[in-house]
Amino acid sequence: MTIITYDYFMPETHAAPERFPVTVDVVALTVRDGELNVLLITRLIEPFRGKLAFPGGFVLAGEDLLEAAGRELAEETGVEHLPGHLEQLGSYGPKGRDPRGDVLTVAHLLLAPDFPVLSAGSDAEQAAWYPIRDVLEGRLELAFDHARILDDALERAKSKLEYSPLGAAFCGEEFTIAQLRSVYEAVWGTRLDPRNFHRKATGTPGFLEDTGRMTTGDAGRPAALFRLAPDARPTPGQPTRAVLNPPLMRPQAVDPK
Amino acid sequence: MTIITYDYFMPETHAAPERFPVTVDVVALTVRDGELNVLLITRLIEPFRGKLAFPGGFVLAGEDLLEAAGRELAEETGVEHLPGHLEQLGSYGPKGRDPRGDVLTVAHLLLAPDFPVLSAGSDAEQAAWYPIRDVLEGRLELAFDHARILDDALERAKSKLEYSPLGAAFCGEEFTIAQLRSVYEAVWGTRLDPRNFHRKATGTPGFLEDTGRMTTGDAGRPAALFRLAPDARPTPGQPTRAVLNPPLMRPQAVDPK
DNA sequence: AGCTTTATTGTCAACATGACGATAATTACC
DNA sequence: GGTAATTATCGTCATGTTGACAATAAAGCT
Repeated sequence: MTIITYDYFMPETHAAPERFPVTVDVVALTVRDGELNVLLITRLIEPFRGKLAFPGGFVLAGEDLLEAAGRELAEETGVEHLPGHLEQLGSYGPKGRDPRGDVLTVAHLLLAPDFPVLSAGSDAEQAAWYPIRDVLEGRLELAFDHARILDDALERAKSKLEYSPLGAAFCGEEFTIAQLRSVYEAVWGTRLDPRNFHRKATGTPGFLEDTGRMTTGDAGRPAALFRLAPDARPTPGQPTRAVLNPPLMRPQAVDPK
Repeated sequence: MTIITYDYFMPETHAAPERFPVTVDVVALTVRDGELNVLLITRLIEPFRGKLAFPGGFVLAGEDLLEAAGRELAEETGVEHLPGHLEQLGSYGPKGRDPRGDVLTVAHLLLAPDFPVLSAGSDAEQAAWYPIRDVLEGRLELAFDHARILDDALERAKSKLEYSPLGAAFCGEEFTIAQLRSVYEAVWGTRLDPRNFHRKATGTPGFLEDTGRMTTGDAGRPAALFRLAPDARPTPGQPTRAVLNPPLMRPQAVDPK
């Protein structure tokens, strides 16, 4: 049996290595009025003209993936400094994603507090927030394989909330327990018991930090303002290590005997 | 303010989209003699000649990523049908990974039972299993950014065991609870209490299925043989949905009132 | 002042977990 | 062949966590 070994740039390789156009796409999620929303642009050109798509574009020479994703998002929203947490989601392709040819795309996930996107002129691809529900229930159609990527993004977001402190990435710097809870409710599509949620959120070591400040002006009793504890703060791009998980099967040390 | 929008293949874009060589790498993990091992090839050419690297190679035209990863792994190990579970890990680059130029690589993770790799002639890049410990403790050096990728792979593998039934991917079709436990111990680098592990593994609904068969010939009392329950079986390539997790904060429905 | 609203604390039963004792069913050894 | 060693499996118990829900606190509203 012959073993064929390919190697980067190896002259012996049968042909020059294939090169692919590489794009980054960003699935930006936020919670508005208790509903999960996603940032989409309206395509002005074919293919999928008039359909909605994630902000994104080509990776440029000398750029890394996360860098490119941040740049594209900033460009297409007109927002200079992105709030929230950006991380890589996964890569798709290159086969059969684009009618014009093979394109590899590296999808990213942004979990962010609600931020306003710039209203561009009518000749630009307008970015705007759309309720996820409208996409899932078929009232809005996405271009390319973006519906599938959105599914993966939602799955990722849901499990992030389960095992990491990243729910707080949807909130601003300071937030109340109720605001945090509404994030969980929106992402999971469930209602949570406010009392048990409060107990768990405040009772998890290394998760929240009381700022000492309170809300004022809202209806009802004022709420304490919290922020993420230093250890729980995400490093942008880094897969966040879960801080607060009672996992399935825990590394449970035992006397070596 | 001007908004610059890039678009795939858009003629108005400043220049033709950059194209990158795209490779797939496979971090193949297995457990041998209670120790976590990784499959590596010895590089025969520069750069990093003599250093160890993951099996991998270029994505070919018309191929999807997972497909390419499986093909490369099969070619470089001489193994026709790969056992275990293969999934995408993440993408790295393209900047500064290879002294010869920008290369994007999509790393994959294989969790597999121990399988023999083909011994090739001395002119081929020989694939072999190496104890992870030797890499982590610096006795073996990896090429490119593979040390960093290995770190990410280990992190992923560890959390897969916590939240998914994928520990069983390291075992064969049928296995004993003790074999499964030794997987957890090897990946996590801890000892687990056999009695509590047994209780948890057999007591988790939708995880294991008793085959009715037993081991024979080994020392000690014969053990019951289990296999993964149908629902827990991974779909290759798909991020496995956790079946057995007591998560941090669980979607806990509450009367809508 | 009293009602409404939201936040927060507390209680309790059911369940899960970690530590570890006891027993069962084999092979290994003399 | 009997006893020891080995491994698997079941059981117990104290402690911790969870889900359900009552009660209290502190604001705004009328």
